[in-house]
Amino acid sequence: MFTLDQARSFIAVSEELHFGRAAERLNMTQPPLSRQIQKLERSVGVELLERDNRKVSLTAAGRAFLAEARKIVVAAERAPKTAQRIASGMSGQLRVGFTAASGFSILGSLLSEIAEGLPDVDVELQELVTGEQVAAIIDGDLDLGLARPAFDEDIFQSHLLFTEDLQLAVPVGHPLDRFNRSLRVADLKGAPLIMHSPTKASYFYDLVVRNVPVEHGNVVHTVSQIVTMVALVAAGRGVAFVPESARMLGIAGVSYLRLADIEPDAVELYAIWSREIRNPALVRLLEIIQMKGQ
Amino acid sequence: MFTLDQARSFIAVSEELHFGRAAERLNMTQPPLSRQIQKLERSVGVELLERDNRKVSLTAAGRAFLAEARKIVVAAERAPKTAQRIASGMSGQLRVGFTAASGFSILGSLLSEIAEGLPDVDVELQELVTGEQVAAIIDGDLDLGLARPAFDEDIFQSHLLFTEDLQLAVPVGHPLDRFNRSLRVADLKGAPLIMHSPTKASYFYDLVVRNVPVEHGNVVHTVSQIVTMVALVAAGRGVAFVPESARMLGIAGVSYLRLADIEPDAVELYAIWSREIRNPALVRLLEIIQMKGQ
DNA sequence: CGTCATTACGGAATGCGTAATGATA
DNA sequence: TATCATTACGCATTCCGTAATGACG
Repeated sequence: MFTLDQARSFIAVSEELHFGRAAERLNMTQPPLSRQIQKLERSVGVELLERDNRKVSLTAAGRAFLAEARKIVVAAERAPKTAQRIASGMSGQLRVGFTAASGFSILGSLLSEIAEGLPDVDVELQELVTGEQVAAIIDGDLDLGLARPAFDEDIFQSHLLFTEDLQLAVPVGHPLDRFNRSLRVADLKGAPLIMHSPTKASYFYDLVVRNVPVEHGNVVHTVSQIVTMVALVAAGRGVAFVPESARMLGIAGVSYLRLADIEPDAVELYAIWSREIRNPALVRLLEIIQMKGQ
Repeated sequence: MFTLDQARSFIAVSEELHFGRAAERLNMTQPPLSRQIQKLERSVGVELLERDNRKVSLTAAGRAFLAEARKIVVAAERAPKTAQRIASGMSGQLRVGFTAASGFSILGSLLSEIAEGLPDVDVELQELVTGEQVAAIIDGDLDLGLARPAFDEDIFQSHLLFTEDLQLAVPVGHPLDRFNRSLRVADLKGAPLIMHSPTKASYFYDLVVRNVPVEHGNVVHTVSQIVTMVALVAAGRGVAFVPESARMLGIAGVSYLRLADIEPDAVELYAIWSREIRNPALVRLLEIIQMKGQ
């Protein structure tokens, strides 16, 4: 098999059609160049150049080989550059997981920041619940997650991206929607409640239970997705605790009410990633949005 | 710059994810393989493999470089093969010139023979008069010509491909078309004649003059292309001497008449090519249609 | 005889294989 | 301690540059 140096030598000779000038261009003397071309021809098994002892010309096979050799050399010169770009995080791929709810709040601006700061990085998005994101990051199938706490500090690094109020979603015109004073938890007494799944949506479940004295007899549905919840509220099945950004779902017939005695900014969204960062593009992203080391 | 051997080594290690097995596959021992990978990484300027001292894995940059390396190695393996195919004449390009008239006789079957015998050879066709073909072959712009004699024997080799009668084209219903006995040259006396250009169509001009006592006073047009000639005959402008294959032009309103005292097979078409053959595909073609050495 | 490409030859560099070392579970 | 990858070292090969040769106008 021939070498890349031989290919480069052949390209030079083919372009100069003169061993002396080609050698000069390659910063070498004629004899080794001549030998390299001979070796190349021997390894290809074909005469590529016609030496007239006065002038050099390409054979038909030589012309075809020249075109191939150019492609190979160009590819060989490009390969390290793309590797460097990826190693530096300037280009590459970033696999980002997000929960359905976060898709309506922070995801858009995060993608904008990536597009602006890392224009050559491709973002692959996957909608996953927090548990799936955690598993995917551990398996190396995901670089960054937008998820709800809490996370194993030994495995993950995280950064609080966004907080928002936990509000009460009620059907428009519901008695609670017409209160003339600010609403309190106690006012919900007896209202049919659409509740979060304690297993699949444990974060919201725990959050609600911590803030509200839930009467389990009032729970009419158990749901894992915020979107489903709001749809059920719109259908008049009951009321539900959802993050304020659920407004952005744009589902009609639902009012979002603040409760005075629920701690504000109770709903947290974190960016999480593995402590063992393998993707340089992620390093760059963390630098850009200054999440590093937090 | 890295070498193709390093690229191959890297591919093997990337696929095996184990230096020992990769070395075995490459028919070498681990240490030199390890060194080659190190050199590769140094020349690329990036860590391509992550050595865990227990297992080997690819970095993001390594994955990208692997894809590039595969392309390069595949191209490097293919390049000699294509060069060999072209050198052997099995593939490549054949530039064939033909006169307008020959396009209606032998060209089709010649192209069929090329397509059958040399399926990977591309044929580039150019319609050129004999003189242009001769010049193009000398300049190296044409490999084979289908032309009229005579040719410089020092420069060209030639092979008689096809002969046909020189016939008289007359408008349908013309008095000569209604002769009840076989036509002779003398019967043309006084008929308006469409004649070949003595410069641009000297072969036909000389052929006609040699066979027919042309009365120059009867020449109503001087034309260089057979097609033009037949069109003028169809338009009733006169009669003309054309090769029999002009029938294949399919121009309506023209009869083609044999003249008893014109030598049969007077019109010759030759394949011509340079004595200095540079295109291996031409050698193959000459072998196939057994024109070589004639 | 001048121009180029090719062979001849000596020294430097590169690369392999065996052996030794290091690092990790 | 077993498993891999890496460094150490000696030997063979490769490759460059200078010098000599050859071919052709």
